[in-house]
Amino acid sequence: MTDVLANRQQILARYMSEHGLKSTRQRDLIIDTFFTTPGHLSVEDLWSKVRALDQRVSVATVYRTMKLLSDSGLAHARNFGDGQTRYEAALGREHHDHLICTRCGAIVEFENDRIETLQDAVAKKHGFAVTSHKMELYGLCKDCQRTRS
Amino acid sequence: MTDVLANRQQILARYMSEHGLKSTRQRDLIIDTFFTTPGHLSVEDLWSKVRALDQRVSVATVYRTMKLLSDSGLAHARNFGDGQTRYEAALGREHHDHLICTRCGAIVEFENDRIETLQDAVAKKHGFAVTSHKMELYGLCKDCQRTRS
DNA sequence: ATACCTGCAAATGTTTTGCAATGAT
DNA sequence: ATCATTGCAAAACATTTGCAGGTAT
Repeated sequence: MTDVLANRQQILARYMSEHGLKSTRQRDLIIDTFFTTPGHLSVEDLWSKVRALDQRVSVATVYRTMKLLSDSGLAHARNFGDGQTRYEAALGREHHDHLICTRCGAIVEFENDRIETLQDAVAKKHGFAVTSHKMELYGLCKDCQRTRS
Repeated sequence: MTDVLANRQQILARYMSEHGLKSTRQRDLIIDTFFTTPGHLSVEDLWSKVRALDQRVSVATVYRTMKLLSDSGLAHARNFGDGQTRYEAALGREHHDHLICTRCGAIVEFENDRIETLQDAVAKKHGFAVTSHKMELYGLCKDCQRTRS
C-alpha cells in the first residue's frame, strides 16, 4: 500500500515536471481528496468534498484537475449512463469491470481474467491494438429484485 | 430479411397503439431513414439525413423519436465517449459489442458467445439479474497502427 | 372533437474556456 | 520576472421541455 502511494506520487511528479505543471493548494487538495475517497466520484461529488475543506475552490479547477489526472493515467473516466462522468483511481488496482443496478444505482466491481483473455483474442483477430476497454453489466441487484416497487 | 422488416413493423405498431402514439409524416420519415442507414448514428447525423429529404423536421422531433424507438426496444443507445449518444438498430441482430479506434473513430462490431457466457456467470455470482450489457475495446485499428502520424 | 405531435425557442445540465488577477518557482 | 493556475462568468454542447398551433384518428 505504501508502494502504491510512493509509485503514484512518483508518476504524478514526473508527469507534472514533464508538462511544466505546478503544485498548488487547490490541485493538491483535489488530488488528495480524490485518492483518499473510494468509489466512483463525479466532479460534483468531489467538489462538495473538497469544498468542505476549502471553500475557495471552484468547480472549474476540479474539472481541470481531473482531466489532468485522467491524461496522466492516474484516474479513469467512466460513464455509467447517468449523464455525468465519474472518475476512479487507476493505480495500484487491477483492471476491473462493473455491474450497475439500474434501479438503485449500486455499482459492484469485478474482475475476470478469462474474459480479458477472450477480449485480447477478439482484438487480435480484428487487427486492433487495444489500449483500454470497458465492460458494464446493467440490471437489478439482489436487493432491488426483492423489492418490487 | 423480409421477416425482420415485418417483425419490426409489427412490434412498432403494437408499441404505438399500446401507448396511444400516432403515425406522422416526421415520425415515419425519421424511423424509415434510421432503419435504412447502417452504422451508429448520432441524432445530428440522422437529422442531417432526414433534412435532406424534408426540411420541415426539427431536431427536437428527432430526439423525441429516437427516444421512442429506444423505449420500444427497436433501437439501442450507445455512448462511445465522444459526447454524443449514438443509436443502432436493435431488431433482427444478434447482440454484439464494439471495437473502437481512438484515432480514426472506426467502429467494428463483434460477437463472442464465450464472453457472454462468462458475463452471465459473473452476474449470477453477484446476485444480479442482468438486463443488458455493453463492452467496448478501445485502441488503434490496423490502418492507424501503420500510419504513425 | 380529442388527444397527440410538432416546431420553436427557452431551459437544462454538464463541461469548457477567455480573461484578468493570483501564485509558484 | 516569468509563466502556470485560478475564479468567475460566459460560452459551448448535447439534450429536454413548455407552449401555442397543427394533425391524425
